[in-house]
Amino acid sequence: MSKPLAKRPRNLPCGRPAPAEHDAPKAAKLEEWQGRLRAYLSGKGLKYSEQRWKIAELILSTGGHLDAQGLVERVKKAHPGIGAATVYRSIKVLCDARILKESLSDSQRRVIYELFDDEHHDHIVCTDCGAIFEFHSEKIEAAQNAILEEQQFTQTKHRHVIYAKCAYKAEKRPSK
Amino acid sequence: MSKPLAKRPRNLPCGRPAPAEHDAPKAAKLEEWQGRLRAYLSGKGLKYSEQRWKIAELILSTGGHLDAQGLVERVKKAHPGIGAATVYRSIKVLCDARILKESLSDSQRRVIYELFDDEHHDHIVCTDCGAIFEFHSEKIEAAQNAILEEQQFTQTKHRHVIYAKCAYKAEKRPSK
DNA sequence: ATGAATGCAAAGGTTTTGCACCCCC
DNA sequence: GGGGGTGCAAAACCTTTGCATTCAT
Repeated sequence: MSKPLAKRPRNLPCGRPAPAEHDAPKAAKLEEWQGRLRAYLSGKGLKYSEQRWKIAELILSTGGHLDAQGLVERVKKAHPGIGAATVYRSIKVLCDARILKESLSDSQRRVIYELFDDEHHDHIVCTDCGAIFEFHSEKIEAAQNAILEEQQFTQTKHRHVIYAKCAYKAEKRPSK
Repeated sequence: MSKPLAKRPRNLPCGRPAPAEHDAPKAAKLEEWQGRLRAYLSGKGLKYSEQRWKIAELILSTGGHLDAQGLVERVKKAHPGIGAATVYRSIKVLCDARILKESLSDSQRRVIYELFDDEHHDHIVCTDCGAIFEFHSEKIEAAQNAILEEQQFTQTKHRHVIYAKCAYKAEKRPSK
């Protein structure tokens, strides 16, 4: 019915604000992504740059699920030379290059970006710890399509986010 | 399967940025809402004010589906004396009073508010004209719940937005 | 009267933009 | 060499906050 959720972050005391690291970055995959970036850029008459790749690499290494601001901070930490403006500009390029994609709005009302992958999935966000899980349901997709067809809409995309509490109960939220 | 969509805005040349007016404000209903507001306020030891009601009235008259900024602008136009801060503060009060509710993030990444109603529904946003339609599908709700149960999540709420083009084809988008 | 609400303006936070300089193709 | 890219700082935006004043109860 639904494909298994992404692995839950282990050892995550429910209460941490920004978990949801995916699998480790496969070194092999990295070249593939870099190739994709280079191809996109040259195809568009744009230029490859160290910065763009470093930013992409950082995103890839976290597995996605970052907001722009979070990315700016990580970049600043890892590569102090790179400015915030470049990060914002790169996000757009990486989205166009289909390396990143806009994903969901978190409860803090920010857009979250994640790795582009061709498989579609939706999200469950834990309202206790902020962890982001993925789900996919053919049943839901089918029902959606039926509605759209019935109403003569042409779907372009959708965003389906469920806010829920995960079973591993929050012991206590950090007082803030 | 799905309840009929809200009526489509009539005479809407697909291409206008901010349509989605609901049904006309029923004069009768207005009093009911005002009553609800007064009840909520006095119940909380808060005070009724002209401004709060004027803002609520404006929202009611549009049928919802407004973002904060849009509301500020409308208020400024209709009641130049009311400041933006008051609008923002009122939005919170009106949400607490269950007159308004936070609804969906539009493509411009802002939170949209709509009238509070007890029936749950989700949204279809036309990517051509920006019109917002509503839908509800028991099938989807059921599938959602099944997934959550299977994965031991406790749902709190969800946000399901489909971006699509409505059948009434855009003749032409305003050039910018 | 008295605590709450308002308006204004200032502060905050995030994202975009202008511009001089730099670098990839 | 040239057009795109980058960094920095300023500008834009949206939202929140502080404070003196006004208002509802």
